[in-house]
Amino acid sequence: MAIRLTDVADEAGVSLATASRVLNGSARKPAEEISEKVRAAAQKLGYFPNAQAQALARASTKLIGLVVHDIADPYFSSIARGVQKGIQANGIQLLLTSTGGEADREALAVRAFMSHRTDAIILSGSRRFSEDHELAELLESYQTNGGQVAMIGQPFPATGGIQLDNEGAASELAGELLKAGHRRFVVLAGNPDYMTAKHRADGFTGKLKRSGVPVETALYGAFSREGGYLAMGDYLDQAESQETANQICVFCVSDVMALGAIRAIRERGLRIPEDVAIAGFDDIPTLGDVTPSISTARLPLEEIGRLAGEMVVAHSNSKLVVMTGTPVLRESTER
Amino acid sequence: MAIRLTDVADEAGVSLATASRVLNGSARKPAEEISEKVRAAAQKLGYFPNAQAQALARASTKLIGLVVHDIADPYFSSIARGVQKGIQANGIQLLLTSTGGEADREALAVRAFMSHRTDAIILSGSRRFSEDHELAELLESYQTNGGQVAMIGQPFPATGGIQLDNEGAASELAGELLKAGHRRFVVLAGNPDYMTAKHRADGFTGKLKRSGVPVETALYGAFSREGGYLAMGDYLDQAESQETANQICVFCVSDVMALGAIRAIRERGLRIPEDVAIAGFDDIPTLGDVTPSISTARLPLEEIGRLAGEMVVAHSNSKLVVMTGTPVLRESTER
DNA sequence: ACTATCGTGGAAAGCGCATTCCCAAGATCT
DNA sequence: AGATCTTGGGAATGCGCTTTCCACGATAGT
Repeated sequence: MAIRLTDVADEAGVSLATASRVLNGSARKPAEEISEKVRAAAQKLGYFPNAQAQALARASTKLIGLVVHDIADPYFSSIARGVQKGIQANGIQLLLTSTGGEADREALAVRAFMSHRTDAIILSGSRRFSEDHELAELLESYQTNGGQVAMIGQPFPATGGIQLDNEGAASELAGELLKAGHRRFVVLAGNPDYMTAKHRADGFTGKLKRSGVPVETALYGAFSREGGYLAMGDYLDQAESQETANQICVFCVSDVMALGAIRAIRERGLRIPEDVAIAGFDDIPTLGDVTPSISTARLPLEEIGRLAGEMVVAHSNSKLVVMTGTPVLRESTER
Repeated sequence: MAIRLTDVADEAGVSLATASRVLNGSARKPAEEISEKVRAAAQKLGYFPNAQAQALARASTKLIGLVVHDIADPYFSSIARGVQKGIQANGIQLLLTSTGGEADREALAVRAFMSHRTDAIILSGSRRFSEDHELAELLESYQTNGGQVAMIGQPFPATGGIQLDNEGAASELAGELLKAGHRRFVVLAGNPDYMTAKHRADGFTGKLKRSGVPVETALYGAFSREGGYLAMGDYLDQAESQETANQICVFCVSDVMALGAIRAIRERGLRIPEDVAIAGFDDIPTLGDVTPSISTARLPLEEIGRLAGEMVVAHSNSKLVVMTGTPVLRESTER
């Protein structure tokens, strides 16, 4: 069906070896005259190297795998964009899988990437406290076989990647909120089985406790927009009956949760920030489009993705970069 | 380095052929006793099939390529998510490339996919009126070689895919806006070299013209958030001096442009919809988080992606599905 | 009882390419 | 002028797997 290198060689009247040497950067450069003939033949025939065959003959596939929870989530799509930027230009292609955050699908994705012999795997999305054992094992065997691994969030000790200082950033954010005069805090803590969610909630509540202004309520739920919406709604409905939901400041462990929470708040006719103040975490691009502007702990998501991409192409495997977030207060927490 | 099928065969004391037959769905099923031995060996050794080698030996790579303009744009990430859903379960992997909307990078991406012998290519992102010739040629040769192609938006005559009735939906939206009582219209038409932008603008202005309420101003610019922001800003600055920007209804040819425009409007202290009404196109998920809610022409983006994914796995190549948008009026155009 | 048929496992031929040898011819040196 | 390098193209091997094609024993058919 497709044109093979053999066809090009025949057309040019040279051997397969020569054709290979001129068309794909080899150490040995055939004579210019011959090279030209080969290039002409390739051009004429519309030759495309078969990446599979090349991968088989060479060691590398020029493929890297990226696994995220949900590509439609701005958090992950920002990272994905960064990764693309980090690896592009090297002629590397990106294999993408969304797992929905399920541990078994994550392992499945890694397995698939291993099958495809991707040169590297970048894992985004939070680790869980429970049963990541299989994943760790897979990645370890992947690494011993020469694969590059970078995790974004809480890298395994053995893998390296980009560690996000969730706890620190959340703590700083709490400090800023205190300075701004807030005294009554509620935390939408998401799913505490996710390390990301837990660290952020802990960082926030820890700082407050140390400051003598403990969090009044911590609410758990899904680590998603829907989760934020439901948790916030439940709280408000219950608080309303007790007339307690006034002048509170709600910290959501992610911006998407905050977005959901905002919806719940608005549906109940409450104003932001007059009635309830709210802050998120991540600073996803979407925030630029909502009013009032939302306070958050800023993570340079695209930059993080780019860095991860660059790390794996540079083969700096077990390197660990710590990325810290910076609190940014905006209208949603003004008082 | 990695475990090969040969190793498994040796371990199990059978031939390579037999091992292959039991581990990878072959028509011929070896005896249960033997199969069990092979599976045990594979399990023990931690065998992973080499997808490259399989691809070379079989015809198919179980890879499909998706090209979008920008994966961080909610429009495209919604589609990407749909595509994933459409192809998952078949053990198919997604190769993703963002092109930034540049024609040459688009062709480059397709070329790369062809090199990787993806079983199918899905093109999202708008076609241009100028020079898509190279792309068309590439895709044609890809198809004659048995590749599946689905384009989302305005499929080439030869490729099939999902055609979006941009013109019709824009026209309907105009109708609804008229019914709602709007009489002064401005169109942020984006970049008219993009077919999508032009069709939407044309559909909108055409309907208005036929109704005897012609558009007052059409503004051009980048087909992006930034473009919407700048175009809207320029218009308002100029209109302000002429005291004409009152009670107008702005139609943006995409939601992201509308988001940009809204920012420009707000920065000038104008209210939506009291001072200026605004409508977009697409109904990206982000809209669920902005206030006031934004009127738009709804396109079922995820569904569209899913459909495209299913089309290519079903090998229904040159099939053409027309997808129509439905206008939905919300707070941003109330009067 | 003897041949025709079937079921099963193994040997071997590719799939398309990179690369290591190998060898011929020209360049360089003494 | 003869010996030693150097240069550059070609034949052949292997990457890991699928898939004919064969051989062989078991079963069935008359």
